[in-house]
Amino acid sequence: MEYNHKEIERRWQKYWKDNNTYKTDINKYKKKFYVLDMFPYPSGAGLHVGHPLGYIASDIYSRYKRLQGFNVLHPMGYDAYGLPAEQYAIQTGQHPEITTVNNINRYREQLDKIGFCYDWSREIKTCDPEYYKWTQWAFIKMFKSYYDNDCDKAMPIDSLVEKFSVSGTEGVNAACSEEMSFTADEWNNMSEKEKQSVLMNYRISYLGNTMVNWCPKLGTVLANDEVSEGVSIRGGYPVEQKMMRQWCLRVSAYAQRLLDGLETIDWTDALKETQRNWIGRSEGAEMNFKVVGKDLSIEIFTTRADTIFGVTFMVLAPESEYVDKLVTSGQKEEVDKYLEEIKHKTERERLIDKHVSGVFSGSYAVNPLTGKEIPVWISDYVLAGYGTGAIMAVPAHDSRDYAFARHFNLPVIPLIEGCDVSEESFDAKEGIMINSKGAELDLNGMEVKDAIAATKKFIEEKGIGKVKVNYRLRDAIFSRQRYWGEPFPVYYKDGIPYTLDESQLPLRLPEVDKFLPTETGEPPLGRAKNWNTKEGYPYELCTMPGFAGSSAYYLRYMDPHNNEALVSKEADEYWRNVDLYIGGTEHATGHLIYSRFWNKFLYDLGVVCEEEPFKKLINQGMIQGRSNFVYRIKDTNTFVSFNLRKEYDTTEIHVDVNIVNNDILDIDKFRSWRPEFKDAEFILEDGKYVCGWAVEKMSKSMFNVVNPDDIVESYGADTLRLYEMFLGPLEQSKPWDTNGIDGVNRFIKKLWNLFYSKNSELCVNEEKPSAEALKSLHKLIKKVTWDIEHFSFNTSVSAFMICVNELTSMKCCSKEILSDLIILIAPFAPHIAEELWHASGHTDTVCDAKWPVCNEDYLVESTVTYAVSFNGKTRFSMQVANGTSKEEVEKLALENPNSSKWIEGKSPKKIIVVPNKIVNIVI
RNA sequence: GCGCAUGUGGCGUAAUUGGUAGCCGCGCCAGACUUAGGAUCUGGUGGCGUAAGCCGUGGGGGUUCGAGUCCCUUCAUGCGCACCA
Repeated sequence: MEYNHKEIERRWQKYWKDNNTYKTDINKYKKKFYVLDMFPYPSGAGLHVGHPLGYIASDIYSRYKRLQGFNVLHPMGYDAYGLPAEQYAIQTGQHPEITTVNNINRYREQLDKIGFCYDWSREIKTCDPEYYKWTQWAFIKMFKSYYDNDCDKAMPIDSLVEKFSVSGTEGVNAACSEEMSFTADEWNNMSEKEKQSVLMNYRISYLGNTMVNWCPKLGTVLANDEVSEGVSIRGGYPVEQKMMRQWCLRVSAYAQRLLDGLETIDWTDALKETQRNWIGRSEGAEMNFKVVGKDLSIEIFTTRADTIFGVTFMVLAPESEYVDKLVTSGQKEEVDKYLEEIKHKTERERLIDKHVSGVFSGSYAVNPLTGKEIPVWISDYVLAGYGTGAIMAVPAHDSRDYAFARHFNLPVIPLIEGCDVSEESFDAKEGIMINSKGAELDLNGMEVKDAIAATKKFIEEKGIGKVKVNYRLRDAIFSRQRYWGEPFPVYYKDGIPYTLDESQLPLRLPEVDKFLPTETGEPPLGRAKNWNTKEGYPYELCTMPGFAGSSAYYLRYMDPHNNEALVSKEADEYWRNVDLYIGGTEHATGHLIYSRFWNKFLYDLGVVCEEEPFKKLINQGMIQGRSNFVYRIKDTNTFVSFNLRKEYDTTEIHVDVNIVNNDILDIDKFRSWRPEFKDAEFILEDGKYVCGWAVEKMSKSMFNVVNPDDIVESYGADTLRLYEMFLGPLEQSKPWDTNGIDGVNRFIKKLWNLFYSKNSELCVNEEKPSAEALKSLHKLIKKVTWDIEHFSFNTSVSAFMICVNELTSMKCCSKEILSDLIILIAPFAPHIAEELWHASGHTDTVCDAKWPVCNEDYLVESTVTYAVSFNGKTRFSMQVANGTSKEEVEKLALENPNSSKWIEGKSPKKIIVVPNKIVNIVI
């Protein structure tokens, strides 16, 4: 029998489907293992060869765990809401649902060809009302909760209302947008509207006025992780800052828990570090500076409390609420001019424009330690969104303050012994303090870190300020002025937002005539007819952002058809959380933060039993494209081969990699590729046209997209799977290069030929395996088991090749050996494994086999290496039979021809046995 | 600027973690077979040298009997954060 990948793969894919081989159910007698891929956004371009990399890895791991007897949950679904489908809808008028369904079908077709062991009965789509019902449900739960800092968890908002009505804000320690203070009487006398507005300050999902990233081109608001360097990640359009009333999630309340949780999970240090940076914890102090002549003080945040004696001025962010209160009539005109200037700059322009700008407010504040009066300035180098939006400036020890002070000629007081601040500031947090003696506090002679502690202690005691931890992490902005997303389960009554009752979910996305904003500038849902409650109250017009649907999808897979709950107690307590999560690193500060937040919230509610959703996370590398080029001689239709191109004046042109093989151009295919090349002429080298190449992003415009379907068609899914793993370490980014695939394909054929002799007869027999064959097999068992546990799949493929070569050359046909070999290969190449498993007489499927265990006895080496050293220097190494006695080794060492060179008649004193291989003989 | 990775043949990589550097594959060279094919099989392939041998894991230094692996330093590349007080 010849190896026919098409027939084999078709047969087994059908078998698995017909027999529900990969359907998973709760089985209390088996240990669970949950393997998850980051579900894809089904784009119109379909899958390219880079997408399945992580899926193949997770598939191998799932199959391996299953063979080890675990009950493996391995589901797949689609992150179906998103901008591209909507943009396409705007351009073509086609409903995004149609586009999405088409794309999903295409993805499914492509995925099926690769032979994954997904339990498709658990498939979910985020745009499915039965799914987004639970996204809306979680939103309502957040609306009805507040974060209690004392219990350090989310609590029902009703219990906060209770506290307010009994004792006002007294004793309340809750996460909020702004600190509030009122008595029980004041609360009880508030109108419904006032009460609601107070509660909004505490809700975990809340409507708030925030500075948002507004993208005029996309007509929507974007989250911080959707913006990079002042432009939108999707589309690259400019983004500006705008004050808007938006739905937000109080992620910041969870900052410390999100940080602490990182210690308990098995992620890479790089990824944890990225999240730590994003959360951006900094310990410092808040301090109050009294304003001269006003009953007002400015609150600032600093991590350098020790530098208080060097404060020579203060700076407010232009958006700071202190600005209005502090600008004097004499300075008003100038300040307004400056604020106007700033307003017209986008964040991007602010970033690019590094030159120092600012304006004096006219007011002065008092340094609480020195009693000196210092001017208060306004400048855009201070950010409104961080800390309190106001700073104390210490030009001697902060480079930004320094630049500002030099520009406006403000004084600079050095505070650290021996530092030179004539040219630049001294920012390092080290050295001995000077110039830091006040009436009540003397820091002189202290180390910086002691001075920080001393100052903090002092200001707390004196009531000047308090120790405070600040986070960079901001609340997530949750509204999008878009059509293709989850509708908010919210309606407005007298302008106050209320959530729907849980029994009214899902609130379905309504139909609209166009997917554009309304003429009055409202979001597309403003076009929906009768978009209001039965009582006639209007619904919220914004929809939820992309990360809403992906924040708890891993929970839904546990119990995807449950109408009563997001996930049942039983399913949650069995599957608990994801044991292995594989996906790209691009979600580090988006999805992976939001999911952890969402999960912690549900944990606080008692809905889920694990605080962290993803125990272990592997980031697979990106597969880049490998582009090919041809070189056209300028103003001609003649193309010159790569190595001769320097002799001519040429233009480099991308050529479709699918008509190039091993960098050799298929000239006929090239001529028929595009009409303008029909009559192309070629200058060849050695009768071939050699193309140039480069590593670039895989994209249509570079003509370097390789479709997995084509690889499956010509080599088979098993070869594709093995080759993707063989390409290099999973975590590393690497270019796709189809050139090497023949080697892997040859291996598959060699494996086949181990079972079928040249005359196509099955040659598996019941003979007892030789010691040699057993050694080869058990070496492989040990290696592959170790490799899979360590996600080193590329080296496993090499190990398979070695073993198959060894077994081939010893003409091993023992069923005992070959059966174990198939089980080992099955996770990597499931189709051929299944085929050979059956061909060699097994009646069950290879998926239900048992992973073999290595017997170390077969691996004992016949020889051992000894290193012989003398006076601490290694002189030579030698090999002796395993089990040779110490005395024998000494004798052999002395008899070794090399020994005469250095021994000089001395005899060995002792032998040092080092673990593993090496024995040192000290003479 | 701060932080995190990574540097090994012509190329992708390996070295079970401090023990013979370059496994496996691509490519290349030679040979076999052949109804000449982009098929299959066998052997070779780090560099220099006729050879014995010498040199080799970005560079420099160190620890060690022994370093690709550990430490210091420096360079290069990639990624993340970035006027965060």
